[in-house]
Amino acid sequence: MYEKKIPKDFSCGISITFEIIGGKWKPCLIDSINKGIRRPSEIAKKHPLASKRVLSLQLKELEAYGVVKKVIYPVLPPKVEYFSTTSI
Amino acid sequence: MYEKKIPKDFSCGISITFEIIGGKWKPCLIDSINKGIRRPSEIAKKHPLASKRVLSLQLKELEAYGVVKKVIYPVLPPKVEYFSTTSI
DNA sequence: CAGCATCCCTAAGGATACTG
DNA sequence: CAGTATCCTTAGGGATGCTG
Repeated sequence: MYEKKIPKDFSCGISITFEIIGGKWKPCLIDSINKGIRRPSEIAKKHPLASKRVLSLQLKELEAYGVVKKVIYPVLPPKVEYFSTTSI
Repeated sequence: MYEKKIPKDFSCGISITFEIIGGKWKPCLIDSINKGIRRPSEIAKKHPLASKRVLSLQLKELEAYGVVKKVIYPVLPPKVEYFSTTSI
């Protein structure tokens, strides 16, 4: 039992917005990146309460939806930067 | 163990918006009420996949934050209507 | 009709350790 | 430094039945 998983309802536009930028840390991540905090270590420092793993996951979702762009520099130690795809 | 519950971060304004209108059905409820679907039974009919209990809970939260106003008519059988507090 | 009480499940999120 | 793997917790949400 309990096999029924009610699908999300996207009949209302706001729900789609929530799908894209909803999540415990996503709004804050968007905000931080917009303010020029680009590197994962800096982002983690700005959100000391969030675990690295979750920040990573949420950044990945933002990237998947095209909200942010991820730039990987082929250097050692690794360097990554996230950029907003939107100019405000 | 696992006593640590990381509190929600409201340092970013969007997070506050999510607190108010976030939730699986809240955006759709706001939309429906705005469109004139006011009575719980009608709302339930419009969202056949959602359970009465959850719709009730989410309406209560919307009411608590002042997003909708609840009007109870002292009649039998009971009659209730929800109104948007915002005119668009 | 509207709402609550009860019970229960799932998935988002959290802790930790490890890799290149 | 950045990311992944593993395991675990918890609160949001779902099913059902009862009340006035």
